[in-house]
Amino acid sequence: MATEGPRSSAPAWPAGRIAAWLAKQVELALAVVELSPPQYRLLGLLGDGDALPSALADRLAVRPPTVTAVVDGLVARGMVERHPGDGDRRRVSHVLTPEGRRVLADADAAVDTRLRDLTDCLGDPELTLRALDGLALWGRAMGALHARKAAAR
Amino acid sequence: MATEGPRSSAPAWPAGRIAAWLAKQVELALAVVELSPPQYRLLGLLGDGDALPSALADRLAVRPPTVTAVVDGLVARGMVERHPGDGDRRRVSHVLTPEGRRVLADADAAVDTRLRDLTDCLGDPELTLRALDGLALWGRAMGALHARKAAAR
DNA sequence: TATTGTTATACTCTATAACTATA
DNA sequence: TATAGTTATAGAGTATAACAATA
Repeated sequence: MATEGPRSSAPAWPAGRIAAWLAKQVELALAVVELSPPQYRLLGLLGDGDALPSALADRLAVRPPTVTAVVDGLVARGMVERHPGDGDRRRVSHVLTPEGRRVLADADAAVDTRLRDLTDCLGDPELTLRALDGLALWGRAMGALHARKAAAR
Repeated sequence: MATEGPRSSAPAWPAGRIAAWLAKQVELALAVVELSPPQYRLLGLLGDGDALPSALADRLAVRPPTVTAVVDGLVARGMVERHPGDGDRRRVSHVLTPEGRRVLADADAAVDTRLRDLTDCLGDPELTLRALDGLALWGRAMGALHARKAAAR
């Protein structure tokens, strides 16, 4: 790899358009496992342990009623269960069912596969690695942003 | 840059979850200019010259009625105009108005700004460059995929 | 008869506003 | 009175099926 060379060819499109297009690719991959992006994001958070609607709304960057609506759909499909909170009885806890965990894993695999197929279009394993490395860095940025917001609280 | 070093730290999340989260960030940035991701994708294609609904549906990976619905909204807001096709009178041509071109530019800027803010969370210009380089590569993959599909036709 | 695009209809995600239950 | 979550309602994006107009 030429460390001093240009990072990549001229950016034919603004970063936003690329990200918006990538979002559609994810959506198409999720359709294969019959999951919408909001459902996938919610299952992912539950898989990581979050549970309270207010926390979910904050992490998902949506309003509380939206959490209710998305959870309704997942409950109806047996992927999530609502449980009454222990202490404060206004609160509701959400848990992933085994079915929900299975679908989440299927979704991860489906999207990963599609993204691999896309990087294969680059026709160069070196470029594939750089694309995946870049995506992982966006994940790190996500983690850093979350940590920063948690600290500000 | 250490060319032999690990590409990045351990991928805490599957690639799909990162991409899905990134999609939400784009959505939030677009909300500032009161545009939805589908509207942004459509404006972007029109800015690049596409015009026929059938071609738009193909490029956007949606069904024809969806194109009609999204264009309806953009026409109502004065960003796009429909014109009768020249030869085949079943066809309809779409053009970006000056207002549409302005909003598209605003959207590009808004998303770019937000993405920059995110990479700044990485706290290292080197990592920021690698993240943006990676995103540009996904754009190249998009171009390669499109070219492949066009060739298969 | 085949094709292009739209209309009709339904479902999900999203929001704001109003409501219920609890604290 | 304040807070957690849901219900009510509305608008956008999406799909399938049916339709109109044109070829």
